[in-house]
Amino acid sequence: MATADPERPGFLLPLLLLAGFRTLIDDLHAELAGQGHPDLRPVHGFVLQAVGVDGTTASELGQRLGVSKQAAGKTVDRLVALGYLERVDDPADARRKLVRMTEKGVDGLRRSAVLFDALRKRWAATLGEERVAAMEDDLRAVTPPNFFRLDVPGWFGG
Amino acid sequence: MATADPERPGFLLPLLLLAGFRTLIDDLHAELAGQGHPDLRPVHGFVLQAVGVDGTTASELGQRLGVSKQAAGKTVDRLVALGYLERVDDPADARRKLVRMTEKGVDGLRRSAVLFDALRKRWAATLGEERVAAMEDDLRAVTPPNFFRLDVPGWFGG
DNA sequence: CATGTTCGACAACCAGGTTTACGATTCCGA
DNA sequence: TCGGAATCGTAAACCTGGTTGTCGAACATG
Repeated sequence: MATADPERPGFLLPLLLLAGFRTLIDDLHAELAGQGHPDLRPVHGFVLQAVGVDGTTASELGQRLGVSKQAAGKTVDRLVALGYLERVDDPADARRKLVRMTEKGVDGLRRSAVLFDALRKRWAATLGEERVAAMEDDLRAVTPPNFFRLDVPGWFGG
Repeated sequence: MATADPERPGFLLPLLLLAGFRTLIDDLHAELAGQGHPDLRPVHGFVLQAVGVDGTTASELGQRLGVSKQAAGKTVDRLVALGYLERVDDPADARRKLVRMTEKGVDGLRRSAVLFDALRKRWAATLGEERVAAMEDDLRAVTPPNFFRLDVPGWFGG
């Protein structure tokens, strides 16, 4: 029950946010490993999500994820080695190399979307749908709108 | 406003949890850097918190943080180099080396506690105290109780 | 006293991030 | 049109934080 206690210390909130996040992510990847994707790490789901169905470039990916283009490029390297992404030359610009999901990448992203949805339903079964929805609304209200570059195309696109 | 929408996709929740956490942590360290602690990284606060006022050992610290004793030892090395922690021999057991906070470490931890509290009040001013308290209650309800080893002494002790 | 366990340390390695640099390509304005 | 500026991908060097494996020193116990 929510009690308005002014004595609640502030450090509980970040700790619980991190614990909630990691609980969700760890549960997801435990199930994902049993569905043919044992190599998918937590960060990879966000990367695949940011690549999107239309593909992107390493520089643009870095902007979406809020990291340097070099860091994005190295993560793309690993996901290419794992078979989740592929690089193709851009016929319109010889400097650019399009990063696209492979079939395996699409499969992994689709499965994680299904699992995330199931995990959210589990939270909703415990807390009630209204409480989960309220938590999402509240978190959205206190999060900078451009945090994960949710405004740029690619996120959840498709 | 919280609307009970069964069509809300599950992947929004982890993204918002992570964004909320990072928003809080980034805000904290931006202010902490201006108060004489520019070298404190996000993970350091949790380590100092886990060391506690009574001190601990590298092995025990690893258990509290859920990482290997080697990883805990390396992090202690860095915090010793930064002046936040110190190692002293345990007179009762020549194998053990007690890890204790220095004055600088106590100062950093005290300041972050004050800042976290202020940040929580900022959230409460935006959302209302009841909503923040409800979020904490809900997150606690869906988080494994031993996640950060909150049960062991050291966390928030003192 | 011999054996097993624990502690701290070291080495090697991996993932993910940074800054700096650079060649190749494209864009754009004088 | 052409030359400088900007962009793209890549590489190198480095840092942080994590892993596993090993090992000597120091306890604990039969």
